[in-house]
Parts: sequence; structure tokens; C-alpha cells
Amino acid sequence: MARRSEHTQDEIKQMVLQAAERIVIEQGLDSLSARAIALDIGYTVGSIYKVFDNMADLILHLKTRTLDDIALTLQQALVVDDSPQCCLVALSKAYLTYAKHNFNRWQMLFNQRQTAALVTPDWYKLQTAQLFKLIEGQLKRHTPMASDEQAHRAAQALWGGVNGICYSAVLEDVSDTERTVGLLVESFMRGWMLEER
Amino acid sequence: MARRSEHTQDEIKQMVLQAAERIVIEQGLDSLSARAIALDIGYTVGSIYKVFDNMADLILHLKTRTLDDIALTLQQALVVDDSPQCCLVALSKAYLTYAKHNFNRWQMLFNQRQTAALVTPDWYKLQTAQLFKLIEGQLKRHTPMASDEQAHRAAQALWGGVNGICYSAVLEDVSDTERTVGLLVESFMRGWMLEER
DNA sequence: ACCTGAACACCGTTCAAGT
DNA sequence: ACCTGAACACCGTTCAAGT
Repeated sequence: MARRSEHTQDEIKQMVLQAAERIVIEQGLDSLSARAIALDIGYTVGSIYKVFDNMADLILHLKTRTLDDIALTLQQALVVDDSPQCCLVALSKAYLTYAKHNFNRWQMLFNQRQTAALVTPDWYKLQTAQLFKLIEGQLKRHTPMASDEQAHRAAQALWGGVNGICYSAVLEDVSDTERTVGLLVESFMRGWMLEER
Repeated sequence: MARRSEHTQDEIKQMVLQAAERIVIEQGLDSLSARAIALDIGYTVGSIYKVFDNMADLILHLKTRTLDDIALTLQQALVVDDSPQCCLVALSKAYLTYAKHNFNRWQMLFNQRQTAALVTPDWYKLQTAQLFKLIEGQLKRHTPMASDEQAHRAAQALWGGVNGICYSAVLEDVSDTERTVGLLVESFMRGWMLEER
């Protein structure tokens, strides 16, 4: 069989990613399979393994795309003139909205399906770190005298917290999560500010 | 084939749960399969489907056991005479320690593998709600004038937050999570207390 | 009645063999 | 060189047939 190559390997890679993303968005990560992707792009499974090491590798690349998407959404939620506190509330609510509107993609980020075996590569860690940098920036704007280490830890606490609320909100369809997230951010900021430093 | 029944259905159910739990603890949820359980208890897969609807149902029962275990651990972390704030810090750190020491079981709680299809039954929701009640209790002890609704929302924010930090701590092996959790709880409490009510 | 064994429709992954 | 098709070792789930 085989056929004259109609696509470069790089084109196939992009086709695989797009098809996989569509499946995740429409049916969730559990429905993602190499065979489903192959069917979608008109190749056979073997071709997928030419451009990705395995499914875990592919999923990691899907996650990266989603992280990019989230970073973009958060950037757009920032209004330059607003106070740091307002910005942090805005970022949190934008994140929550993203999680609700892109449920399957967002949830994929926290699903360890097979990925557990994989060592998280540095470029992925760097990317999640960049999301935290966004929070750190606002915290340092809010409390300029905070050290890098303090701002870093506070960002970890605050954003980790926001993420946790989103998670339980979505898993246990809790209502009125916007207010809960708002309460966390505002209480935390008020209390953090007052910490002896 | 078939053989004279050596165990009641209820005994088999317990054997299945115990074997499944062992597999999850030792190898993680990804390694759990009906065949592996069957092999372990000396029956065939068919027997599992006599006592559980499907794997999702079985996993839900495993989750319940873990939630019970966590509730017990948290109860033991409480020292009656301590201040509410100290209790909340103690609860959070006990939870974090549990998550680290029982990684596979704890992570199972947040894995939606197949379970997504299932509607979360009320008894499961009630059980998670009871964990939150533990937090709510301390919050009301701390600020007796808070309404039920306020204490509930604060518990949601605070415990959701603690959980989120545990999650990112464990996924991205962040170090020094104890201090980050401490910072969240202490800052939140300080800020919550000062909220106009 | 209880349990088995085999089947069905799926997986991820590999690789000899075709073009 | 590129791609296929079939294979291998797994899944979850069902159910006729044995005891």
C-alpha cells in the first residue's frame, strides 16, 4: 500500500494536533484515541507514531496549547490602569470563566492519564511557571517591598487556591463560584498585606 | 465450570475492594483493571460485575473509602484546646501530609477516569460536604457572628484553596509546600476576619 | 444459583512488507 | 522514504453454558 506523500511530517504533526484537540473539546480526553485521530486525518495509526513518541507525548503537546490559550485569555483580562487587587480578581474570574467554557480542555491539564509515567519536560514546567509570573507581577505591584521569594510564595498560594476552587466548583457543580473566588482573592490580599514583613 | 460458593456476595465485594485498593496504592489507578483484581482474589472478571455495576462504580467506592480515611486523619489532627486558626493550619498540614504519604489514593479522588459519565450519587456528595463541615466548624468558632452562608462560602474558598495548593505541589513537585499552605491559611484568616460584615 | 470461559468491541504500540 | 495493515498484548463488559 502506502501512497505518495501528500503532506510533510510537520504538516501531519499539525493535523494530528488539531484533530486531537477537536476530539478532546467535543468528547473529552477519555474519548481520545490514536485510532480516532487517524480516522479523522485520513492516515493510519502508524503515522501518528512517526510524529509523536506516544499518546502521552501527544497529550503533553495538547496541554501546552491549552496553557498558551489560557495565558492569552488572562493577558486580555488585564486592564493596565486597574489596581493590582482588581487585576487579581479579574484574572481569577477570567480563569474561572475559561474553565467553565472550555471544560474538557481545561480538565485535561489535571488529568494524569498515562502522563504520570512521563517525566515532565522543562519547557512544560517553564510554561506553567509563566502563568504564575503573571500573578507574581501583580503582587509585586501591590506590595513593592515584598521580596522575590515572598511574591513567589504568595503567587503559589493564591493561584493554587484559585485553581483549587475552580476544580471543586467544576467537579461538584457548586454554584456561585465567582463570589467564592472573589472572597478568596480579596481576603488573601487583605491578610497578606498586613503580614509583618 | 463454576464451583461451590466459598464466599457470600458480600464477602466477594469486600475482597474486590481490598484487592483494588491495594493495586491503586501500590501501582496507581492507571494500573487498576478488572482482570488484575480478579487474578488477585482468585475469581474471574464476571464475578466483579455481580457485585459492582462497572469499574466506575467500583472506583467510586474506592474513593469513598479514601474520603473516610482522610476524615479520620483530619479528626485526629485536631487538638481541642487550640485556637481555630491553629486548628485550621493543623488540618491543612495534616491534609497535605496525607496527600504526600498516600499519593496514589489521594490522586484517585481527582481522577475522572470514566467516572465522568456517572452521575455523582448523593451519598458521595454528602461525604465530601462533611469534610467541608470540619472547616466550617472552625470558621464559626473563630467568627461566631458569621452567618451559615458566610462560613460555608469561606470554607469553600479556604479548603478549595488548600486542595489546589496540594495539587500543584504534588503535580509539579514544588518544595516547601507546608509554608505555602500556612501562608494561604494565615493570610486568608487575617483578611476574612477584617471583612466588613 | 453461582461462576466460568469465551467472546465482542475496543485500546496503545510495533514493524514487516508493500509502493 | 513513506505509509499501511496486521499483529501483539492489553482493556471493559456481557452472557451462554457448565456445575
